[in-house]
Parts: sequence; C-alpha cells; structure tokens
Amino acid sequence: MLVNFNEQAEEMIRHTGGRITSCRVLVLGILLAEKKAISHHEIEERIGDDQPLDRVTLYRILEWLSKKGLAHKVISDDRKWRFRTNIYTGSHQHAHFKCSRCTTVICLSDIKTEYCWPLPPGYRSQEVELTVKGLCAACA
Amino acid sequence: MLVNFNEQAEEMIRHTGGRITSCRVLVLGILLAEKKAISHHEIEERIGDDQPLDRVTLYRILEWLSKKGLAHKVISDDRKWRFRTNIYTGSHQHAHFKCSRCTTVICLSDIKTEYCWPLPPGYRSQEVELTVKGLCAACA
DNA sequence: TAAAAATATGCAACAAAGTTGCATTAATGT
DNA sequence: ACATTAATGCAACTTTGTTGCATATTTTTA
Ligand SMILES: [Mn+2]
Ligand SMILES: [Mn+2]
Ligand SMILES: [Zn+2]
Ligand SMILES: [Zn+2]
Repeated sequence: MLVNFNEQAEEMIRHTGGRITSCRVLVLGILLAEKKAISHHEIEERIGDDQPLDRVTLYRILEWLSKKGLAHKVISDDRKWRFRTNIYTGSHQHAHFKCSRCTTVICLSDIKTEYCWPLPPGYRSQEVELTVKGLCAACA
Repeated sequence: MLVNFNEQAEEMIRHTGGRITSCRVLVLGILLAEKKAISHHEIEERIGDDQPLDRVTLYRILEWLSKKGLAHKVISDDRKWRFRTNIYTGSHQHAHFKCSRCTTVICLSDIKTEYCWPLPPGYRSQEVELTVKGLCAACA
C-alpha cells in the first residue's frame, strides 16, 4: 500500500517537471497516506530513523510541494504548520476543522471560503482563512 | 487624551476586582488608544524606554486582560498574537482582517462567526476563527 | 499607619518552530 | 561518464512564547 503511495508520489512529482528525489517521494508518499493535515513533527515521526531527513530539507520540500500545487499548508493557532496533499481537496480555498482535544486538523472541503465577505470601504479581500475549532467525532 | 485612556483603564481594571498596577494601566491604556489589534512588539514600541516593562510581564498582563474579558487575542498567520480591547467590539466572536502588505489587523465586528457551519457527523463546533486577508484601504 | 498576606513583576534560562548561508551531494541532460 | 543544475545536510541563528523563582508592590488587617 505504501508502495502505491510512493509510486503515485513519484508520478505527481514527475508531472511537475521537478526533480524526482527520494526525499520528495518519501514526504509526498506520507502525505498521500494521510486522511488529515499533518505537521512537520508528525511527518518526521512517520519517517522514523531508517531514512533520516534533515529538518531544513523537510521544510523546503513542503514549501516546494505547496508551490507546485501538490499540497497545501494549513495554519493553526498552535503556531504549527500542517500539510495536506491536494488530490483529495482540490486546490480551491476551503475551511478547516481543528479538534481542541487531540489537535487533529482536517480539511472541510465542502466549506468554500471564496464568499465575498463585507469589508470596510476600500478594503480588498484576497484570501480567507476559516477554522472551526471544537471536538472531533473521536473526542466528542 | 492619553490621560483619559489611563483613567478609563484604571476604572476597567478596578471593576474586575483585580489589583490596579501601573503596568496593567499602562498596557490597557495603550490598547484603548488603538483602533486596531496590536502585537506584543507594537505595545513595547508604544511604551518606549520611560517605563520599562519586562517581556514576560507584558505576556502575563495581556493574558490576564483576556481572561478578565477586557481584551481579546487575535491569532494570525505570522505567529504573532495581537490584542484589542473589548469595549469597541464587545466580547462576541467575530472575524478579522489582516492586510498582507502592512500587516495591520482589524476587528470585523459586523461579521459574527457563530453561524453553524456544516461539519462531518459527530463533530462539534466550539469556536470559529475567520480571517480575511487582503489589502487595507491604505495599501489597496 | 505599620505589619502581614497576597499578588504582580523582573530576571535568567529555556523551548518550539521556522530561517539563512554555505559546502557537499545527487539528479538530469549531453 | 561528465558537466550542469538543483537538492540536501549542517551549523548557527531568529522570533515568539514559557517556566521557576526571588524580589517588589498592592491590598488587607490589626
Ligand atoms: Mn485543507
Ligand atoms: Mn477582534
Ligand atoms: Zn479529537
Ligand atoms: Zn495595509
């Protein structure tokens, strides 16, 4: 199963025209295997000690995946970035949910945030961040 | 004018039953004089060197003001907390706007976030964070 | 109004998350 | 296989926020 994710990751990376490196395949493979948005730290946990990957490299890979549209970054109140592959959510803007007990973050792909919010005169909207916080099904 | 803010600050603090200290009055006075949410760093700037105030004390005062309902914390994508007094916005949940050029953050008191967002089965909402990002009137 | 009690403040040291510069290594095109 | 280009690893750093504890300030009480 993980092999399939890695093959898929490799194919996705190839499609961008960027270099196919073992680190990128590893990280994107991990993201593809997840149903939720995961943090830098969680990715490191899943990597384990077999294939050590420098913190900085991981930051750069995640940044690169975001830039290429293969993943997106989710910002949260705990000052941790989380990442989720775009293949399930599309790249449109959507809301997120964060469980205040287990800190799980999921994409609420159905809640699109492109709605035109009323702003003071002269203000222009570019992007919207909407996070619902509460308890997930497992914690409620 | 600043004197008035300080008097008002003192009165607000007295009303909570907490101790009226010069540090608390100073910080709340600064918040009262602001039309936007300001960061820890911005508060320190406004204090200047006359009345030095320890970083840690400032953190604790802002936390205390929030707990007492005199101010609220605004979370943002730059990992900085910003604070705004509650007297203009009320303490209800509302959206915020962050200018992506000058980083100004304002409260959008008219946009209440208590709307019942559709969540997956079993999920429960407690709090909603909604930030519109774009250009403010001065930067647009 | 002076001492006692309760609470706030300052300082030092720390922690977590992310950034930068640069030398080394690996991937790709020829 | 070699040259070129881009990715990686490492060390040092920055920013933002936290913790523990001694000292100072408020408030209460006598
Ligand atoms: Mn998402
Ligand atoms: Mn606000
Ligand atoms: Zn949960
Ligand atoms: Zn602006």
